[in-house]
Amino acid sequence: MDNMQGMKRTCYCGEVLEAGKTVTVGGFVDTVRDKGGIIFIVLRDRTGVVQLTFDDTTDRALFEKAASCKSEYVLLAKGEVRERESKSDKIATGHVEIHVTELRILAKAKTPPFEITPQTKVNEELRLKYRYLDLRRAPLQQNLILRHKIAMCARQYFYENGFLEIETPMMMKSTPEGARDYLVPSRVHHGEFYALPQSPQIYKQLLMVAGYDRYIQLARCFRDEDLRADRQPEFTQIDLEMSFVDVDDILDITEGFLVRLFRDVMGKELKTPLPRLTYTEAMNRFGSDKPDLRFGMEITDLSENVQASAFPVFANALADGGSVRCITAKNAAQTLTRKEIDKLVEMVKGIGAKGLAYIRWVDAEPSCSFGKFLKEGELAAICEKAGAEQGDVVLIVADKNSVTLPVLGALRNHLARKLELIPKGEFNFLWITQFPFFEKDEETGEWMAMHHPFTMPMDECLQYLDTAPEKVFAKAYDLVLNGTELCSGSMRITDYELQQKMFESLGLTDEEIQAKFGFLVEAYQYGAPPHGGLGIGLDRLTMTLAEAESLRDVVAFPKVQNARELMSGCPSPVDKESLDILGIAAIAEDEDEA
RNA sequence: GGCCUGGUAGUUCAGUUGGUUUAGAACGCCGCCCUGUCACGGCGGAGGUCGUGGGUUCGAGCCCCAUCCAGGUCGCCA
Repeated sequence: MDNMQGMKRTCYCGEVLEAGKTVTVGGFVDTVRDKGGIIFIVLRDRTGVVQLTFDDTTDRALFEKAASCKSEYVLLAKGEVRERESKSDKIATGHVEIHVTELRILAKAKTPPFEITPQTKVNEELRLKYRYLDLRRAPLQQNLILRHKIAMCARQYFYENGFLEIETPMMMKSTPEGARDYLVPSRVHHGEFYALPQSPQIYKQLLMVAGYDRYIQLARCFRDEDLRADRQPEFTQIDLEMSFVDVDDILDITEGFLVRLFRDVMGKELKTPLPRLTYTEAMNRFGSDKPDLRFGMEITDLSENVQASAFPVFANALADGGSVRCITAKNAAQTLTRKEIDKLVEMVKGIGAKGLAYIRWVDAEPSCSFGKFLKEGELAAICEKAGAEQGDVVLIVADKNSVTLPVLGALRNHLARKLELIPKGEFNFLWITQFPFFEKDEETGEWMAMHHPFTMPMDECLQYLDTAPEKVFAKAYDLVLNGTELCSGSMRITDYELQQKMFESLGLTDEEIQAKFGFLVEAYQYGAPPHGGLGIGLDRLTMTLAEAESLRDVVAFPKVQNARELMSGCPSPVDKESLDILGIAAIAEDEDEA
């Protein structure tokens, strides 16, 4: 094995573009093509690849050394950059090669468990186990580099706009509401625990009370909940909070960041102001509080058109105060066969609907799953309202609004994928505003806060706090990009008495308030400027901009569905002594179930 | 926790209603050959407790049960 003594890397592989210079590059062996009398080695680093060449003018010992190189060996190679005899237009450095005069093998490598190529079909489980090898692949490197650029752009933009970056604690008081906390035991205080932050929410509000006025942090957050493709147990937020502002100020400065981000990082112009929809409007039109606006297929309310319908499903839904709504899939009649529609029926049943009525208009006359219940002209009226023509499929859900809307929303997303309605390379942002303040727990019938309890109700809704919870909307807003919730924020309550009242209407007793938020409530009695903020999910933002399928593609060392990290295998048991120090009892072998 | 999908050489997959006792292919790997390759090419070779444990059967990669692992999704994510 060689060392680097007397040799220094002068440039990255991807930077070798100009013939005539002598350069030294370092990297991993991508491929070796040994033709017998001439050897080509493709060397890879994070910037790209370059071809090293050894031929009959090469020193014999050096030639033998090149012949001994295998995949993933780490090399340092010095030589003259030459124009190639036969060029390749597939790679950036395809017109040049390095005619090597000095070669160091800095490390040998075992044959990797999978081929390290840009496009791979290899099982993700294996790739995650050898994450450091998977991360050598260009697409992942590009994603992490993109992530870095986004983070850098965020810092620059917010610094320039007067924000201070302030770190908040990673070990904090557990407030057992909402998501489950990760708990951290304490050696000095047996039986007591810190919690890892689900977000820096409370601390950043206290920073406003403390007068720091504009705060930003790239904050790590932790939630002990089940994972999804777009959800990791630890994630990063571009977290900010501002004083002496109202909702519009926060949306404006965030839009400014996005404009800057798109210009500097994506090389695209982003038109502002971004569209804004109220929660109610978004639900009614798209069945989702995070609608994907890259395609249409909006929801139509058919309730008025089927009021006198003899179809019991419709009649019952309306009688229960629900609605009959539909989406119309244009030109989908060929794709959505009976069999395919049956699959859709199964799908919607899986998410809470009782069924799915449909109109499939293939031939001159539409055929309809509930045709026998229809009166003269009823079908035509429904089709007209739904905007359906020959070749289309209308999918109808009749139920409570809390079922029809989300089900159609899910169906809308599903169909857009299936019918390939989603254009590539488009970024459709929108704000969702005026979220309901409370939501009703279906089981208990109690009103629960939809957001954290510090969220400010809209000024004109304050009068309904005691009398009509359903009429109270919050100064809360989400930023949605291509159907992904990117960020969430709100104005905070700064008035002590109002805060007290909010806690009460959420059913918290004085003792509970004191135990959970006593320090915060007290802080607000010492004078707090109006303030609000939001947190932008850096992982999700990167994922969407990279057009990646999963957060795992934009996180260096992600966790899998059961929150395990496959490379190190954590979490892992610790020995009894470690537990004793922390005052924690070991779980008995047969107590796993408990 | 529920539901769905998957698990066969190092990797990606094929494997017929259960039926040649040597479970195939491609890529990768190993050896030899090749002076312009770039998905290099040619010749040869090694490599498998078919996720694991039971069961049914004369016979199981294939059927049944359990279990583990991974993915998706619902619950959950104030």
